[in-house]
Amino acid sequence: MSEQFQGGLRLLSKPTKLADIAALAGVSTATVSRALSGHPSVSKATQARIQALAREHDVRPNQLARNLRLRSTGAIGLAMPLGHARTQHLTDPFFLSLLGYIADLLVDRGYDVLLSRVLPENGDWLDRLVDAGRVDGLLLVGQSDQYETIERVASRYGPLVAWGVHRDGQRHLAIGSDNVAGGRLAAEHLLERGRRRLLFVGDPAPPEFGDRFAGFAAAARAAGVRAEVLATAMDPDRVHAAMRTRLAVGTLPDAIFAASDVAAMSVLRAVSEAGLDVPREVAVIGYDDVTLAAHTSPPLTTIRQDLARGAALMVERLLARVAGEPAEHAVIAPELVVRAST
Amino acid sequence: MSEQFQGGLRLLSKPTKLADIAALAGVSTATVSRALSGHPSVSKATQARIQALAREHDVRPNQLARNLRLRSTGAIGLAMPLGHARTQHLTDPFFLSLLGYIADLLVDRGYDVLLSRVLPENGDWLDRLVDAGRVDGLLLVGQSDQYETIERVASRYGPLVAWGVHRDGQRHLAIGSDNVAGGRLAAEHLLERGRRRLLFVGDPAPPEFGDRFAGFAAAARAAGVRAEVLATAMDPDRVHAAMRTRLAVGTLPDAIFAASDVAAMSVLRAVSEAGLDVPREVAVIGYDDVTLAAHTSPPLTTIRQDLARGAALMVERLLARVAGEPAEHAVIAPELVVRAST
DNA sequence: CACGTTATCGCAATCGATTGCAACAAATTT
DNA sequence: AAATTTGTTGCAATCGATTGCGATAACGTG
Repeated sequence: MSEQFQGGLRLLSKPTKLADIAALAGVSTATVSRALSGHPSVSKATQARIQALAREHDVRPNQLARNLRLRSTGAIGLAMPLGHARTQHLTDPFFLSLLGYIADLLVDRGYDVLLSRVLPENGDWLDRLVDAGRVDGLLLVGQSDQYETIERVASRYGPLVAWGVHRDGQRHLAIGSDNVAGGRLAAEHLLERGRRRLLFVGDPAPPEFGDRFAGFAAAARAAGVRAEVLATAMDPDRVHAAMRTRLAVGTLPDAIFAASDVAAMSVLRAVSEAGLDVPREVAVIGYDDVTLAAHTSPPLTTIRQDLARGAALMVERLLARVAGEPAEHAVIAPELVVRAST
Repeated sequence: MSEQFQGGLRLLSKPTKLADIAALAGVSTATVSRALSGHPSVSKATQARIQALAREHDVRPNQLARNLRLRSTGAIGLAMPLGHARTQHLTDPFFLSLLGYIADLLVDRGYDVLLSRVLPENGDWLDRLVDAGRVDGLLLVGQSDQYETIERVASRYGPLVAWGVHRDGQRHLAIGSDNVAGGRLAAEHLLERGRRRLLFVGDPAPPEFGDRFAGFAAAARAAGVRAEVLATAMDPDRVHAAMRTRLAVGTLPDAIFAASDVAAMSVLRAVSEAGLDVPREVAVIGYDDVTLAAHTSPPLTTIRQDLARGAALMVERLLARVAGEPAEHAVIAPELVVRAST
């Protein structure tokens, strides 16, 4: 480490810490610290000398010690509760993109990002994350089925922001899109195209998807048509299987609203395997507007959630909370993106 | 924080650290530390009492202080150098899946994951990551165009593992798949299907893609046919545009090998837009076998890279290096997955 | 020449947890 | 009853960087 020759300057091993540089330069650790941070009270000459030494030996202040002293970690936790998808890995491009945007923004602002993919096995997971003291704040990418846990922890821990829905009386700060409005957009677009036999495909249990269906069904009802629902788990294989079964029996829908773009891809496949033409015989619309949506065949009409904006809002409000300022929830408006599948 | 009433036990504010619990329990901090870690030298009675107190007040040892004292961080850095894709966000499902697998494995082993998406603006980025002392080891998801930098840093820093190619004489430890073999598999499969007008689509500059094309071309040559190359940047729009242009002129290929599955999706779209049937008129094969590959229409034949295994190898070898043990590079064999697009 | 300024720099406390060693009490042995 | 062992606990140093305050030297001024 940094044992040095009895009073001499010859280090027995590589210098790694500020004290080593201090010994080399013949000054105190305090001076080295100040020199590296550009403190004005250390002379230009020593400042340059010390910085050169530090650079030469690849010595940088240890962040752990620094953060301990400064009582701040410089890191934000980014967690992804996977409650209703225990067996599934994080593969949904929507969440991954959101995660990427968030990571970008945080890094830009000088924060480190501590990633924890969480399988909530007991109600303890969030407390552990919060109390470990490794992060200045916590971002939750999705609420999953952990609404209660999040509510409980949020009541005692401020710097916590989740992506997801906001209900009346909710204590935790959530940023999300208006899924009811999104579902309505989808229905209105299909109705405008003259479609009348509407089918919703997806899992209506999670609140986001439930809202999408609610908006969809409400708009349909307003137009005097009924929206059928094909309930299925959201992983591609299950969606595909459910869709194939559905297409084999009963009257064919002439428009399908998939709860997510990934689900829509499975729908597209099942539909084309059934020999049906998209969009002539069946229109398909997705949700999210992930990057790949523009590159399916045919390109997918979808309801866009502005992830860049969502991520920016999450980061902005979280950092406000970290700084002790108040911050409220926000809703971003969904937007219809028309492509060739409708 | 933890100021307490002059000699009394009434805390003025919430207890947050072990010393606070110590004051509450009327013991020393040392005893609290030992009690929480289940050290045998503290009596069962006090141990239970202290644990109850800590649980009741949501107090857990501060990880920063703990790690500083223990000279280990309990965290692994996970960085994604984006050299030849400066403007692009991390959206490639291949890298994201790899990232997900790695994060899972590390969390399972009790490590935290410190995520840094890096835009290498100067040769300094990797040194900073290494010398900040926040992580016990570093995982690089992709080498991008930073081969030289990685080589340099690896020569002085052991616990560093990258996903990517291994060249003779390479100093840094890399795990990757045999891209030459993968390219060969693709060509052989297409030739077996009777295809003769082979086209490679993608950017042959990055070493992985270059190898894929090399294997592809070699196998074609061995069969007496020539493999054409359509060089293009890898983002979906550029691939789509390049493909559309290519299909408009010259002789049509009867088989297309895309450098990645994501690129293959754009190829599929361009081909179907040109009114060509897949696979009757044009066969399409991708590379990676990302989750979505099974759900394109038609489902994509592809060369599978076993990411779960790749991630496991990366983590295993990194942790060996962290523990000071030697570890060598590894190559995983690609595998042909036949679906409906060929 | 005495005294006040100013520019540099070091001392030592601090952040919070861990742990070797010593201190002490209780229990056991002689 | 004295000596020894066993079982618990506290003291204090340590990890490495930061920073308020005081010390020192160099400088200028009357």
